[in-house]
Amino acid sequence: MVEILPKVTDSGELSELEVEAIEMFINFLKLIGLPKSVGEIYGLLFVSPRALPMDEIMRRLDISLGAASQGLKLLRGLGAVKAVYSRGDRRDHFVADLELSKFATVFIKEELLPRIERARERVKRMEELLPTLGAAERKATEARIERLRHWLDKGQKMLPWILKFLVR
Amino acid sequence: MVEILPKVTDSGELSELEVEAIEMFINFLKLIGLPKSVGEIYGLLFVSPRALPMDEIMRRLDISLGAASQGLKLLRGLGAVKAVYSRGDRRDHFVADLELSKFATVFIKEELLPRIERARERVKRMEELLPTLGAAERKATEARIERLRHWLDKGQKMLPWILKFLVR
DNA sequence: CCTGCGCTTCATTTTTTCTTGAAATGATTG
DNA sequence: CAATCATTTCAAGAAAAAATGAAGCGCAGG
Repeated sequence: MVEILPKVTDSGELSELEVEAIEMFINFLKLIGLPKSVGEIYGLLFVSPRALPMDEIMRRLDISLGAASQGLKLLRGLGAVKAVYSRGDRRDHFVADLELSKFATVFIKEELLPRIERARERVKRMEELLPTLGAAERKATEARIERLRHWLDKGQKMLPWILKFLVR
Repeated sequence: MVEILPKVTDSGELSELEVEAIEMFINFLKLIGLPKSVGEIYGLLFVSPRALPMDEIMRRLDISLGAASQGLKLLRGLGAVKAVYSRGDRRDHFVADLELSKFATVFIKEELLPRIERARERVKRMEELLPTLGAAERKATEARIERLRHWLDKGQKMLPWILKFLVR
């Protein structure tokens, strides 16, 4: 069993092209609250023409075992990365799902919508509390709460439309 | 030596209504990368029927001088808060601008659009680098970069529309 | 002018978030 | 099944972000 495994194009360095992709995804994913290591992993996989095993990801990006494992787990959870079978290799190999809309979609569904829902409850509670205010204060505050509700409505109307646009 | 803990000088309680508003804004503003103290300040001002001076904001929220000053500065910068003159009082007084769309607008204009612009440059650079790849790799990578560009286009087309919707 | 107030700034501390690496788990294979 | 390899998990450490509070600036009012 002395079969030499296909020597992978230098398993240490990153090409300039890869660096561009990685930095780009670090920036975008940071925007939706994902740590740098996750952006790195996705960026590398995005430009990689072949599936990469975790240990190669670690080596190329110079990140720890834990970061690689957790990052891949998270990305799999988002549906942004999937594991593919690699015949004759015990290791999982990972490929990026190229459907970038997933990030936006997940963000909207898991971050934005729940917050809007929670905010609605708060607005309701605030309205219940209005009678505890003096008459003058009440009037002013009532108007503000009304505006808040109006805004939540607007947001909630808008989001399904955005989702549709994204997926299309 | 058992010592009585310093009695917290609750020199300004928050009403339940205020707490609801504050927590709500902490949550939303965190989403666009603003620190907790900024959410607190805006939340308090949003439900306050009168303009508040900085020292009162500090006391009510129990935050430091620095946090209050910096938070107000930031919010003023976003156009989410403005200082109003208060006759016979040396202190500035602050009111919330109720136009909530400002947060989304600023976020899109100052975070999203610049990143998209920067990403375009990277895509361009990546295309310049394509010839450094072997033929097989090049073909696969080319397709991915194309998809990236397609996505940036989609995003950039969508955002002005969202802005219009928000402002309306 | 001087004084004291309101505010800003920023070095330091605190808190939060991310990363690391070693130990535990699971899974394949000889 | 033993042995090894791949992966997950998690406690501890490192890094990043936010909050603190004291120093200092500018200015209104005496």
